[in-house]
Amino acid sequence: MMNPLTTNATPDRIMDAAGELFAENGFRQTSIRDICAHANVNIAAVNYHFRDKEGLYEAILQRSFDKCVNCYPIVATDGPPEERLAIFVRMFLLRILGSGQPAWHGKLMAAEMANPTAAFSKLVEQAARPTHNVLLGIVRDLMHTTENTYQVEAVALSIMGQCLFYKHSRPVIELLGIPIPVTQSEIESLAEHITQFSLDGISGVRAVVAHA
Amino acid sequence: MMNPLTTNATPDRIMDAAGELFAENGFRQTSIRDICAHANVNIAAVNYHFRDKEGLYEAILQRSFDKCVNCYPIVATDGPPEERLAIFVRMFLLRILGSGQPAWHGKLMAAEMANPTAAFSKLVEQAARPTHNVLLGIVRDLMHTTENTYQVEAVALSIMGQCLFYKHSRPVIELLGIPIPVTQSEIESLAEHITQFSLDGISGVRAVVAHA
Amino acid sequence: MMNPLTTNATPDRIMDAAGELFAENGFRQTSIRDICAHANVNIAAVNYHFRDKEGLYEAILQRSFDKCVNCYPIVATDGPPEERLAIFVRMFLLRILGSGQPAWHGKLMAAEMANPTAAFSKLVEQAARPTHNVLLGIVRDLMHTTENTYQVEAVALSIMGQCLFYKHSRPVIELLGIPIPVTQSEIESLAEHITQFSLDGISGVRAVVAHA
Amino acid sequence: MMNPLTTNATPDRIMDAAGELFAENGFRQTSIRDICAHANVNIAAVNYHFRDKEGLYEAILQRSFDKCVNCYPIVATDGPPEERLAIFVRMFLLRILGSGQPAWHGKLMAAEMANPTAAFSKLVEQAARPTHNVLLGIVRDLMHTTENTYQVEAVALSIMGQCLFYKHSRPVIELLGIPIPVTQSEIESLAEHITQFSLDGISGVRAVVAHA
DNA sequence: TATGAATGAGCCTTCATTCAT
DNA sequence: AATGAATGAAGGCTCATTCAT
Repeated sequence: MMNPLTTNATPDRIMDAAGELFAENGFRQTSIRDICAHANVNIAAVNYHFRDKEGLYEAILQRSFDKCVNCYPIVATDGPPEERLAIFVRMFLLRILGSGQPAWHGKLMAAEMANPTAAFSKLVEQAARPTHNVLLGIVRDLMHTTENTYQVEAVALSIMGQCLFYKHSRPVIELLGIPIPVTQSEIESLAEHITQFSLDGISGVRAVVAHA
Repeated sequence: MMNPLTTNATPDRIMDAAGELFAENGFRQTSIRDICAHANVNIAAVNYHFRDKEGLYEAILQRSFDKCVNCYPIVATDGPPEERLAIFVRMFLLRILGSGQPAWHGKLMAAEMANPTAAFSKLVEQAARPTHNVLLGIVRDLMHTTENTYQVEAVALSIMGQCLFYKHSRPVIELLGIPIPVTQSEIESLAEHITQFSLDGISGVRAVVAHA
Repeated sequence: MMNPLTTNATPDRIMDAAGELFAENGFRQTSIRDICAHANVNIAAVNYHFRDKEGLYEAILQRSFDKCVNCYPIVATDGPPEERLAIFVRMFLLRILGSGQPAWHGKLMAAEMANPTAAFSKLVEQAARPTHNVLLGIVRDLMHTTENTYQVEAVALSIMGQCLFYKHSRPVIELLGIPIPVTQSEIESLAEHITQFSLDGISGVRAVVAHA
Repeated sequence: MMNPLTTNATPDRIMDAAGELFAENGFRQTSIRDICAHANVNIAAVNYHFRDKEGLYEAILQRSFDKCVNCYPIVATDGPPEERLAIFVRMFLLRILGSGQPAWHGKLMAAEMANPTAAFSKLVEQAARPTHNVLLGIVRDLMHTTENTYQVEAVALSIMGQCLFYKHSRPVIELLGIPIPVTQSEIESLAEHITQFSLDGISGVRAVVAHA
């Protein structure tokens, strides 16, 4: 668990241990004592390096976000919107389901989405809004409009919902006996499904709009 | 001190107060003292009536589920699958977004989905699986198949994902400035969108399947 | 130390133990653990009965004051001012040096006078100001004036200073090898000295004032 | 980082900051972290330069005493005792109320007098006893005796009490709305009052003694 | 000489829970 | 059936101090 080549500085060891425990048991359930025991550091180290239990949480959240944003950038690109949607969905799924980040990241995010802390609101602005805006641009192009109409937003949420469902409701999905995609190819299969499903869904909505 | 004619019995008062507080602050964050203070009962009442803080939680979860299941029943029906899907989506959205249940139910469920307790697993079997099976049946009919293929399940999850997104990610959606449907008509508008989007999505997927 | 006839309720046992420890070691130096160990009660009892460590402190201060005020009332009386001063000094010394209250009361008050807490300010209004006003009245009569002139106030403080010195500077006085009055008769001897010294001091000041 | 020409050396900066904080918040209340932050030095500097938090406290106490003793020397002098008393009172008040030393010195001393530390006992021998002996000599001469009788000691304490009251009970005096002398002339006015009051007080006591 | 990361003891407080009434 | 005083474990946090650098 610890890379023998690099000494893994104390703050990093704390963040690694804490992230896992926070995700497993929740913020309150997890005690600083536990974290320090797992990280093999003194109990005062958290307060020294992060000032607070909450400070530690914020640091973990931020680092987690930074990693995933850097790893799977989602930016506005050129090209036909159908292709851009495919890329978007693929990147987004890799970002939230891929192995590029610790396994506990998902649970942490799901918990935050359901019950966001102050620390999270900042991250929404940093990451969620830009991502959402990129998606809105793609959907607008697909629907041949330049405005964020109710339809555009509803479609964007439909797409996001399909993706995030696997992350937020993972425990329930597993309880229902459905396997969660984890490997690169499984995730890409899912991306293809959601892309296709959504492109067709949009074509129907567009038709309705055209009628109206 | 307690008027037996007009006020709820002690256990009900406790459950009402606790449900709200659990949803607002989380299970751990909420103390028995707080609950009893809000319910205007003795501090020992929770342990007396529910054996445990956890026992109280289970009771609340169960009661909440019972209410919503009775209020918006989701059962297999006859008729063309397109129509059955429309009914399903409408009922499901009303169930999770409607005002028929305390406002805090959603947060509670979202938290449970992200991090299920033992109490929740039972409820999944009781409620989530039957609901999922009804949806699978509709999707199978829409896709002209009798088996729960990968496609069928993926489509079902795409539909569920669209619906539950509004519940699970409500705080983030609101942070993005998008209004959450709350009135009956708003919810029905959303149901129409999701139904239409999904029906068109399915038609595309079906076409692809037919090709393969 | 504990009256075997009365069971000494928990809060009283805590206050007795805490008063002693606070006076001995100071507020901060004294830990709730110590207090509870000495009082033979659970560590949570302080928070249960007094909400706070500070709440306990306030309660002790208040009770201590109440006791001494009731025991040695200082009120405006009739009679020749010389006699009234004698009574005042005697009562005041008995109040602060007498055995009517726990031995630690003095240290507590001395510490408060040098570094008053918020709780103390209230007590000053409750007890110190009335006492001071009674003394001012006596001094005014002795000096044949009806106003609180600078001289009147200076004389009043001279009298108070002589009395309180034995309380505030007790440790230093003892370090100098001078015995502190403790018995009733010792205290009354001191009261006679201070009364006589002050009456003569006043006569001189009055003479000066008359000249001016 | 540190200009050796204009700024105090590290130990001095620490003592200055610590003295103020100790007086303001008390010894325990003040943390080494706070002191070092105010003194702009490393957190380990206190332990490095003074071995201990307590070592720092002793150093501050000693330095403070040295300064005040050098500034307002109190030594046995020649001349009529009435005049010597006037000088004594004036010097003593300037010593404890004057601006020749940091404002926090008074609080520190008052706290020590109420609850002396080991460090303080030494200072009593160094400073308090000589001062007291000088005063005893003056009072003996005023009372025409060569022995430290009970009366002599009582009178000496009466004089000291009047002076120290302004220092020890300063917060209470201020709470009562009475201004504390601070300027040179205010202090000298007070000195005149105490001197006059005490001289007249002594004359009465002497008369009583002569009678007995 | 001086630093600052790291330590571990101890602080006050809150918690769910129990038990005599 | 219901109370509330009392319990003891555990919580987050701050502290003075040390030690490798």
